Amino acid sequence: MPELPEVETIVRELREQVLGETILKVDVRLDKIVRTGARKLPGILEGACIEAVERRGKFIVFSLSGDRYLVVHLKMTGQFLWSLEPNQWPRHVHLKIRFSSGRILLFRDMRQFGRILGLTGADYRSWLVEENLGPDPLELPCAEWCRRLAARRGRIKALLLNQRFLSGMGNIYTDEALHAAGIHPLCPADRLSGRQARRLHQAICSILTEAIHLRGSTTRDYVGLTGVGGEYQGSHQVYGKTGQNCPKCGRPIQKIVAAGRGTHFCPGCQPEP
DNA sequence: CCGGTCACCTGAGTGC
DNA sequence: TGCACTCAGGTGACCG
Repeated sequence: MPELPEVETIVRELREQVLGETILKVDVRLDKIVRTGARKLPGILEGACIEAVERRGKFIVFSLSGDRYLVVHLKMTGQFLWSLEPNQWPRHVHLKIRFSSGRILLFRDMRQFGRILGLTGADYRSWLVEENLGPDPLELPCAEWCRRLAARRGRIKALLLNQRFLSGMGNIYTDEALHAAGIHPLCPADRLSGRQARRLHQAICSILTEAIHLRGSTTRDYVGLTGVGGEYQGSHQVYGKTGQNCPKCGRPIQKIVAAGRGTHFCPGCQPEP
């Protein structure tokens, strides 16, 4: 479910609540979600103190004392929540972490696509190298963005979704950014003019910033740590608006498949490449 | 390097 | 009501 703004929101909420907590007990209820081995996870995490929580693209990274790391990818439907009353848990809770304060953090994931890794320092650093994540869009200077873009021949939508090119963008914000910049999703990256490339950079940054401000988009099941959804869906111009009139030019929003994903765009504002 | 398809899962919505 | 079918915020493997 979550893209950069939703993951950023969750990370900020986690940071407020779990920094300084010591992990006492880890209980894995669905082994396959732990990519580094469900059996080994408690040994890596238990006894460690949470020193930092950060976002790397769409990954959540908990840095723990003793050079240990808990890495989580929420994929489509992963979420964190605080334990409710005992025996009142929702369905699909796959991991339970009990802290020294007595609170219990749950990881829940209806579709079971989410992934969890427990790593010691050397393994964490080699994992980072393997992932080879592209730059975070909010930390990428426009000039470097333009250089990276001009070196690619793929279609712009696929490129924006490629986490090794740029980390954090997903289907919603890609469609919104391309619409704001007036660029067709199938346009080859190296055919964008300098002006288009700069407009796209600006659109991505402003849309992501505003979406973070509104705690992300809730269209189905996304909720933050407190169970509250985001508000940015009210600002969507094209995503999920098939057939509705474009707010900019009035023509009906079209939906096609690009990069294997449902793709929304305005044929008036985003002309064929 | 690039694009397309499928696989991984559960559940909501739609249409008959 | 029920059933079949499509689609969903992500990504990785595999193939041409």
